Amino acid sequence: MATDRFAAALAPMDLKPKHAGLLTVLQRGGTASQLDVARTMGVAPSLVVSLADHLQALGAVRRTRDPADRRRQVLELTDRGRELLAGCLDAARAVDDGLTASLTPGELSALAGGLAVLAAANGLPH
Amino acid sequence: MATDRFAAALAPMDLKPKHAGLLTVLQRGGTASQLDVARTMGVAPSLVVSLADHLQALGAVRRTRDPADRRRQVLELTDRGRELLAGCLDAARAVDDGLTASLTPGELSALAGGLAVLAAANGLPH
DNA sequence: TATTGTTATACTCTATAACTATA
DNA sequence: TATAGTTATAGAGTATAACAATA
Repeated sequence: MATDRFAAALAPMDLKPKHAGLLTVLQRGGTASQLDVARTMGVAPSLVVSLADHLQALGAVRRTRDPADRRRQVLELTDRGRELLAGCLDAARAVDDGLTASLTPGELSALAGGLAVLAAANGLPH
Repeated sequence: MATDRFAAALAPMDLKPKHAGLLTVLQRGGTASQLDVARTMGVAPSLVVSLADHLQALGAVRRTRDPADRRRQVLELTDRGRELLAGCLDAARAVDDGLTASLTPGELSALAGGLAVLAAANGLPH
């Protein structure tokens, strides 16, 4: 349910959840080659190609050949990419808020705490 | 991650998560027409056909024409279906236990409590 | 020869649409 | 004419395999 609602909230920006994931990786890592991104996201390199194609078409990322190793396409967020990422975060917060509206503040922080422990213990970013 | 691990744990029984879902619906409801099951599971009726085909081939469900309305195929768990469902529950518990091994008992019960509230508030079985 | 990125292809999951039998 | 089930088809999402450029 969370993923479906998140996807629906991103659609007006012409983005899908995986695009938001790629933007997040770039924000955290500064720049990264496409293969780095694929490893970080746990997806096939060929998928990063199409995600990056789309984000580049939207003006959200810059693709630059690494002069030191011309096989590498280095990805970097643009200002527009940072704007879109902010929109993704807003969408995520709205979905979370809607989904958890039934929880008391105490239940919510206990849930968030438990999930953070799970993420850390299972090697996920948190 | 949970879904992937659950699917892997079911594979030796020649089942997928949706099959476990269908078996669970039948256990809870006793018997049900395929259309009932589709509505309960929130999937297309055509998907229930293939799920039921597979479960019937495994001997897990019985399909009987409703004599009162011969359009309806009534689904019912067999003994073998109950055995397989028990195996699914074992698999689910094993995945859950592995995934949450890093939580203290207090964190675990707080997490479970929070998720139960979420499920109830969002119309999911719990 | 190995690696990065790309393209072509295929597979999984599931829905929609068309069809059959029954009501 | 409407409904339950079935079959045929299509679409989304993503992986694998083949290929090109560079190392």
